[in-house]
Amino acid sequence: MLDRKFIVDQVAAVKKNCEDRGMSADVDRFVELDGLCRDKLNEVQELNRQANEVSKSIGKAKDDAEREARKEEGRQLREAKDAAQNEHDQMAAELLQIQRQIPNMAHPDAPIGKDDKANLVVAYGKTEVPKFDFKPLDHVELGEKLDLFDFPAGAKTTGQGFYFLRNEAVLLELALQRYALDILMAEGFTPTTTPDLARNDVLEGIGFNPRGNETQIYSINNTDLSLVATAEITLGGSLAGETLSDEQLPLKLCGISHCFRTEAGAAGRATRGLYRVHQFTKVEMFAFTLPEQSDAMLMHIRDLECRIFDGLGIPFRIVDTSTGDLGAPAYRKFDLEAWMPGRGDAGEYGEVTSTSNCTDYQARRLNIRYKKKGEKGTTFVHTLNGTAVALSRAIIAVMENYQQADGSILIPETLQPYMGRTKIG
RNA sequence: GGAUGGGUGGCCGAGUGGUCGAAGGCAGCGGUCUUGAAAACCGCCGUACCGCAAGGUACCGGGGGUUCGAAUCCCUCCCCAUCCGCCA
Repeated sequence: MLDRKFIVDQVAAVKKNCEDRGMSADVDRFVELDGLCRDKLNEVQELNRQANEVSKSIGKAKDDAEREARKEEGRQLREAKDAAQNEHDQMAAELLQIQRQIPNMAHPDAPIGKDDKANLVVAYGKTEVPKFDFKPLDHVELGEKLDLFDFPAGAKTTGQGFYFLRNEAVLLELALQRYALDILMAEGFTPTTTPDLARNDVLEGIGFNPRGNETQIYSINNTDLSLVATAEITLGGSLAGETLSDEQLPLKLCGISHCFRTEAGAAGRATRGLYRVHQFTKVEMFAFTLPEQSDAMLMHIRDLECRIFDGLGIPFRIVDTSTGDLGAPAYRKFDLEAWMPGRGDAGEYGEVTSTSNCTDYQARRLNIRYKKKGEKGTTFVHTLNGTAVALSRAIIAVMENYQQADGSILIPETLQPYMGRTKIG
């Protein structure tokens, strides 16, 4: 969420930003209530001060009569304070509710537009889109021929949108993970495996909403836990409530987790095969930085995503996400879209990674701060996240781009050492 | 699941009704000394909020209660650790 003072000081900018992002929040009400709430806080504090004074004077009372009189005075002051406090708390709760609905400010260079049609292609990867002298298959058909997936079994045991990987698809998934991990470790990311469940308040701190009809989140009955939609949730939450030293930053982590998404409302939208599934595995990057480091860190993470896909020899483009398509916590977001020859009539780009600079939006909700050596006070850190490899979609990209006329699939050179073979089929 | 022990400032750790925002230590900052550094010694040193400031208010896991007054007493919830049982 945004800083209270910032909202009040920059009402016009905050409202414009809500509009650009197609989100609604009652900013005017927030500003009005903020003033009232502050006045009430002052009243509470004044009553408290008086009550404290009375309390202190009781020990010094010269006789019982005066002591009793002072006690009574104290009682009344506390009562008045409690009443004022209640009013204040009510206003504060409403304020927080509005404050949480206000999205992060967007980067001034982020394209303005109401949905993904306004996204801007800003660059392409090193690999050319492949030209086939045969009709390329999609990953579902390839997988069927090579016995790499079992969708019916996934549907039977669990439901539509679940799947089994089989044979070389398993090796490919593991190889991709290890390939990405090696690149990230060399760049100073601490490799971690993370819980696949997280507390709901952590989900909310990161910006997910675990409840409601529209939720993308599976929750565990009779607990306050949900299945994570990404390791971003647990990696970001891992430092909730902590105050770091500025010397620790930037802090770079990568985490491997399963990701669970209900995909509510997404039925029928490009759902074939592995593209949109309810469970997949992902290697995620996460960084905690000083405010002045986050712009550069976003580019660093973006570069790593490019390196990973360039290294795989997969064609892709980079998209600068428009304001209307940014999630509430994101200040700026870049997606990598890989070329998928089997998609659509003659191939299409499909999103494979996404990296966001969330500035201090998540940190403020999760209360993650840093302290500068020798300086007074604390400041919220900036948080960033980015996909290293979403395995389900990376598998699609590898299979479809590396398919051969005979239906076999070559393994990208960089993966061969991890895979222990050069082709499938 | 059972049994115990715990949750206090950046960290460790005292503190069982007022004079406690909290001893002591570590870390940090400033200084003395030193050619410089280390050591030693002296001083400063929690966070958030309100306020131009002076200053004030709150915070000792969360919530509630007792009291004029709670880190301290009571209730309740949460979390953590260790051991036992079960188990990959």
